[in-house]
Amino acid sequence: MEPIPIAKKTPASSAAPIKFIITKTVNSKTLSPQTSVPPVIAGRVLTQSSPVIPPRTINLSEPHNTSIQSLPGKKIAISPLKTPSKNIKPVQSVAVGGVGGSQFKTIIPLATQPNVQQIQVPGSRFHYVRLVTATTASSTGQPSGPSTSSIQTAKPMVVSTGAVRMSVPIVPPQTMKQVAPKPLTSAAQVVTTTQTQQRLIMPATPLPQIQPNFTNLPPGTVLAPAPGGGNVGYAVVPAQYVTQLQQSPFVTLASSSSFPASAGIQTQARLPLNGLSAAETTSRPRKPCNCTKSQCLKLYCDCFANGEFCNNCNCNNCFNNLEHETERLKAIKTCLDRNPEAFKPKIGKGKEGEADRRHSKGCNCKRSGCLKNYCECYEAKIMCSSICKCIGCKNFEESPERKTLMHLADAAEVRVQQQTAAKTKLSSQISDLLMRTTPVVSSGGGRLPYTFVTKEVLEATCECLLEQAKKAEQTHQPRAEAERMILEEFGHCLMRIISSAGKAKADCASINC
DNA sequence: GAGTTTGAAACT
DNA sequence: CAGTTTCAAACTC
Repeated sequence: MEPIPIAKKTPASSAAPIKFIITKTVNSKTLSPQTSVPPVIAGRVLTQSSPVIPPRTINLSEPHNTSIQSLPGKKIAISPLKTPSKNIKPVQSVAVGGVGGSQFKTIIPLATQPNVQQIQVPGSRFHYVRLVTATTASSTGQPSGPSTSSIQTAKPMVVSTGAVRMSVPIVPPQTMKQVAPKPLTSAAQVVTTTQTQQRLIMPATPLPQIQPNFTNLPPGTVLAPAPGGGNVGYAVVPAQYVTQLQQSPFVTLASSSSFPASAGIQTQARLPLNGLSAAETTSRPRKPCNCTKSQCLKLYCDCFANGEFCNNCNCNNCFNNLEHETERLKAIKTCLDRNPEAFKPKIGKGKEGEADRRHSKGCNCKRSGCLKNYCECYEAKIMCSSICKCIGCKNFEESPERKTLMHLADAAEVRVQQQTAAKTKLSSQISDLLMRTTPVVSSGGGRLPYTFVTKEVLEATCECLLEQAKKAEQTHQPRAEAERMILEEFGHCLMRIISSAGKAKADCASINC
């Protein structure tokens, strides 16, 4: 189709260039393509950090800079990427956006049912969506499909996080509330017109794939279906919402059998987050907060600032959870009123070098020399830049203090690696020893009886090791030397055990026991 | 673990 | 916008 300019184009936000698409087809039979559902996308755009932009609905029948593609199957994955075709997958998963400097938006197809509610699963850093069957899908006066009423009962979805599968309840529509697992802009509240429920809905029919110029649409934009063009709309979602899905290992949101036609929602992206590689983010789960006075509803709280619910935190009087949704939304709005970019990653790319990362606002350190984790630049392992207003900054490339710190850090890292390797080796040797001492006496083999590693032997060994530690301490040996002494003693102990076992075996053989 | 320091966020 | 206060994390002892 010939590209058509979008009439209501607004400048794109500076959202992070991390995008991917989650799509899910649910109950595609419930609506016929001819059903003329009003272009009301009664869902809430999942957004975390988009600037305050008035919510808008764009009718796809309007002139657009769009290209329509047809894809087989019922799944939709639209990714406004540099190479979109490579990321459109007619499978039930995810289209992973590329990483680059351009502004990408994540498009989540919207239809009229079922409802989707954001949820956060305890123990997970993911934000999931909860599919809610809509018994009021025809509240706009449109005839409901024959199967609309057939899905009356809320059914759980199975959430799989790696090897663990959790059941996520799907609440009945009457209990459905808006949930904001990610901070929302005011623009994120998609305007509902005639429908009472706000719903973010997955495509319900095998529809033409629409590939508008999403990159230029502001977060919060809702693309409503054109009349006769099917019952699907699209919501533009800032990348930050999606990035949270990437912070944990591979996860599958698989629907239960109650949604036979539905697809799983999967995240399998490994994309940078906040300047860190995905590997870094996945390997370092967020630290629990310890907020006491902010109710975790201010940016002091890292969880809140990251757009996450508190989970396994040590906070007191926490309101950053589903139970305090209203307060949380209000707090989000307050933060965004104060700073529309409050929830955007602070570490972005610098203007000059593509590889350069820098703090979006710069730090204001006065006493730390920007060489302690008080400094947000240093904490993010980046140099201070010209936009920093720090005093006495030592966090620059040529800084000798910084180099010294880096060397120390490197040395410490090497040390840790060495210790880890030593432990691994020791563990391997112990395993090997135990393997060799498995009870095979009766078979006449050469192995030693493991019964020689008795509790008493273990205790004696520990005493020897402790004694060695004391000795090292008394002689003020450096830690490395102390460790060496202890390990050496451990080796001696092992040798004695082996030797004793060997003798015992020989004795045993001599008396035919 | 308690107390101190620090700088971002919030407030005035 | 600048100065001050609040807050929670980082750090020190």
